[in-house]
Amino acid sequence: MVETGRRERKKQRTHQALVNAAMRLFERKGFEQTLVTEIADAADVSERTFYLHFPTKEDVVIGTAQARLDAGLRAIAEWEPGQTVAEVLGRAGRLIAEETWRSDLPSGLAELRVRLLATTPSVQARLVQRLMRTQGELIEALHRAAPESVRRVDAAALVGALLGALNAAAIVSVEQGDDPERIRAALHRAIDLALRPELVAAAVRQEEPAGG
Amino acid sequence: MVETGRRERKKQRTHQALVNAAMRLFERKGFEQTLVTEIADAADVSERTFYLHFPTKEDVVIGTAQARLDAGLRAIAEWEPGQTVAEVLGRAGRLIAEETWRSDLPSGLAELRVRLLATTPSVQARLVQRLMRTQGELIEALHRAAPESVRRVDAAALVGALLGALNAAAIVSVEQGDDPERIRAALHRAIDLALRPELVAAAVRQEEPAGG
DNA sequence: ACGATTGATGCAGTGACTGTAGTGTTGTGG
DNA sequence: CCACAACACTACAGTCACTGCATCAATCGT
Repeated sequence: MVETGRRERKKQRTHQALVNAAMRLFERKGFEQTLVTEIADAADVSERTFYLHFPTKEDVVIGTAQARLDAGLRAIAEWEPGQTVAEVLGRAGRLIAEETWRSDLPSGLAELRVRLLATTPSVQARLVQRLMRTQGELIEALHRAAPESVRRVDAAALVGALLGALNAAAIVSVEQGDDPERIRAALHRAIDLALRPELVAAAVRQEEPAGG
Repeated sequence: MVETGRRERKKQRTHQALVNAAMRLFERKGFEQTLVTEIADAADVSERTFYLHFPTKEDVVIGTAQARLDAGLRAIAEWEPGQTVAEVLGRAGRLIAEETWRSDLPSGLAELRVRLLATTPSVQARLVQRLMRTQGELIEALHRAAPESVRRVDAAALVGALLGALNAAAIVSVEQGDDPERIRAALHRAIDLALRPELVAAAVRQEEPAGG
């Protein structure tokens, strides 16, 4: 798994050069205004080479976000007897949130990356497109873990709710300009609300108009 | 709003011709294999005219799906004092589900349309991209209706959970080949699970291994 | 040393989508 | 009834993301 040859190192360097060049350009000119040709030029490789490293322009921004979700898969695969669905999904959600935390926020590119993710429609669309595959796997895993008590559509609703809540909360939190710690809190809060909305749902009512 | 002139009628006819031509081609050759030029040719208009009626090829499939979600907006705007968040969101969700039911399923194109929506990645991505806008509006509406008790990130988590659950359940149900009545049931079930997951979460555990 | 991989390249496409200038039909005010 | 404005539609040239293919050259296994 750890390729140590010179060939591999060169490849990694090219990859990193493309990421760096792309992000700098995205920051300076915006995502849509940046042409793939310009990214390749700035990284001093051919445009064709760009597509050896990334299937689409959007994937440069998405980066390793996909990998995080695979962590969630493992959580469900390790469902231990006696745990409720909420417990298992909660664990999966927290793994995803923490992994996002660890890999995205500390690095220098994190802020720009998250901002682009939250604000560029085509990047969002691409991320969701990839998310769909993982979501499907999560649903299957949950359903397979307890085929009799959790029907497939139920699994879909639960997993969809969890990921939908995480996604929406992350976007809103980022758009508000929250600092990393608040984003993290928002993600965990979203998990709680998605899996135990009675926390709010039962308690909160709209205030009676206070006459004025 | 009801334009009755001859000009307007011609326009509608062109629009319908494009939809019909497109759907027939999508069915015969598949979405990706169908060129916009072919759609335009089949409808006997120029390719440029196609883009006067649809911003993207994907939007032909999406059709009026967007309009349904606006019904949900109204439900939240009409939040009456004393109702819980769950009640309001539940009403919104049921409106969306019923509207989907009414506008999509009875028509002849419905089945193909839903199948394309559930199975074509680029169409999915485009739908979600549009959904994001409506989701943002729903979040704002919910937050504005009770700014003190429902913070923006909470509203995001709740709305995200609801739409995520509806989306995932719809896809899985369609992929299973469910008939319309089952899809409808899946949507309502998804609403219940998204807003009151304790229905399942508290009760369902993975069965203790039955000694094998 | 030598042949097999394989990362990078050049080039010629394809296909979705846009800008622009123009044409003909339809609605409208005098 | 006749300008005149509005607008659906058209023709055409262009942009840009992305792909297929043949080729080169550096690296790797033997």
